[in-house]
Amino acid sequence: MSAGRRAATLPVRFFSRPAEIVARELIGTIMRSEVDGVVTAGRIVETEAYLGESDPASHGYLGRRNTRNAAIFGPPASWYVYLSYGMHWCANLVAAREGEAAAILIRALEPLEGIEAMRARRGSVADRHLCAGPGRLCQALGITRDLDGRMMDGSPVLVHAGPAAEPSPIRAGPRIGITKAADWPLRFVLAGSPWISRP
DNA sequence: GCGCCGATTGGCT
DNA sequence: GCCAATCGGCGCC
Repeated sequence: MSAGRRAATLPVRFFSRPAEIVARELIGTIMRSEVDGVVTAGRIVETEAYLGESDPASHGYLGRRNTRNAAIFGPPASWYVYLSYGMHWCANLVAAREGEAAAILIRALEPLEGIEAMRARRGSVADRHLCAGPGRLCQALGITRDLDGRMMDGSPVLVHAGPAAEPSPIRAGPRIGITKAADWPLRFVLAGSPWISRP
């Protein structure tokens, strides 16, 4: 029918695997938002895996549920969005199996589309900082609690495969900004990318 | 009910 | 490099 073809959203089975695998393979994929009629998109260059009830840093550690973290216990390929430090939204994709509390925090994007809209939402910051951090990218893409608990497919924010050739290597390192089990090598970055939140 | 802490960020020393 | 902003959850009185 139409000449244009939208890239296929990553399927549920992609997310139905261990969170550290999903976190690594999300590097290089494209995150696309359409909020208030505005399209913004970027390449995922930094992620962090949280492994579930047995991971002291997971919001679902020991299976403890509350109002804020309910969505992390949801099905794979659904969003878990929470308010950090009372100010910043942070977006995760739920992975593994429903009830496990495993999720991938999206930590940085390379801006690709809707950059003017990102600038308008972010205020006067250097382009380098438009999406360099979990709170920053949510602001740039217009992500708020509205996304929390929704299945990715059919929601305003989707992730789809990036360009076929991805020559740049992916590096793993310690997680950032946490105090418990921070040294677990569950942060993944696109090596050499200038768009990551921290070197 | 009260105080402390956190998967952060931006401004100031 | 240090620190305040700001709010929900949790431990404790």
